[in-house]
Amino acid sequence: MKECIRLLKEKGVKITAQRIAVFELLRKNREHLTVERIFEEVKRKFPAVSLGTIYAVLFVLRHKGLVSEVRIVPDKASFEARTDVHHHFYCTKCERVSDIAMPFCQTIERREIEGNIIEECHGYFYGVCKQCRKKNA
Amino acid sequence: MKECIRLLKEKGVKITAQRIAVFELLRKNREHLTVERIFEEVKRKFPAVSLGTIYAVLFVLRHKGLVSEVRIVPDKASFEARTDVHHHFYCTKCERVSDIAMPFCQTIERREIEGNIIEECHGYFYGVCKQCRKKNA
DNA sequence: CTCTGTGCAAACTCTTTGCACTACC
DNA sequence: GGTAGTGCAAAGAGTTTGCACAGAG
Repeated sequence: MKECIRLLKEKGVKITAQRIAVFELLRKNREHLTVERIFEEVKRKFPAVSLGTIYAVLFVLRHKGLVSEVRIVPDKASFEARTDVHHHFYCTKCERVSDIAMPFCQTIERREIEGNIIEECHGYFYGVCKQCRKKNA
Repeated sequence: MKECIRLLKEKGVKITAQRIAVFELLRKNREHLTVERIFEEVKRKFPAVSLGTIYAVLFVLRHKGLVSEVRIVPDKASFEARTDVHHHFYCTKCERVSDIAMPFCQTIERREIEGNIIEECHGYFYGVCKQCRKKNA
């Protein structure tokens, strides 16, 4: 909580209860939370919060580099507090998203490919996860 | 045209004028075409075609492995006839999408990461392209 | 006190769905 | 001729927008 506020202030984000709630939720949860889920969780603490506010807060946090968006399911945004470069795996059986530790090759680490500057990159992998493989075997 | 029909038949896709039109368009164009753009182009030949049909045709072609979907712009699907593994770069200045030849590292090529089977993977890179860098310099 | 953030509801965009008609095979 | 594809229109989901009120600095 204190840490959250400190980080927000550091980035020049005006402090509000809703912003703290969203940011803290993402920092405490290791998972990737959908907007819907964030909305539900925050509502438990602030029943009057609106979905529009959740989107607004996420927009600010994202643009300040405090959270990042994961769109492995194309039309359903998720967010997470991790901002280091890493990638995602989506299991088409159990529909769970997991992190992939593996980095892209070195070219990417240099933040430049074929003369283009890379500011952001996402690796999305789709398939069947370890657990689901075992079940079917 | 002949080639398109042959490929469609090979995959057991029922031949219709609309399907040929969409598939041929994607095969002739090297670019990634948005659904909207595909709709407009096909309409030039078949003014009565409906957007719903475009989506239906793309669904079939995609599931038969004849075209692939690119969702580098989250809420706007594009399609292309290439089906080999490659990745995409989106320039935030000129909003153009280009192909990235670079493969992921070998782990990916093996089609398996951390015990998970990979059936599909997309690398999406965002930044400023070569051309736009030159302009601003 | 001022200005930005919030809550609410309506609007918007992309995509999917249902149904009657059409046309491949 | 039978079954699957098409056209049309309406519905649906996720997200954005506009405005009046509330609260942070």
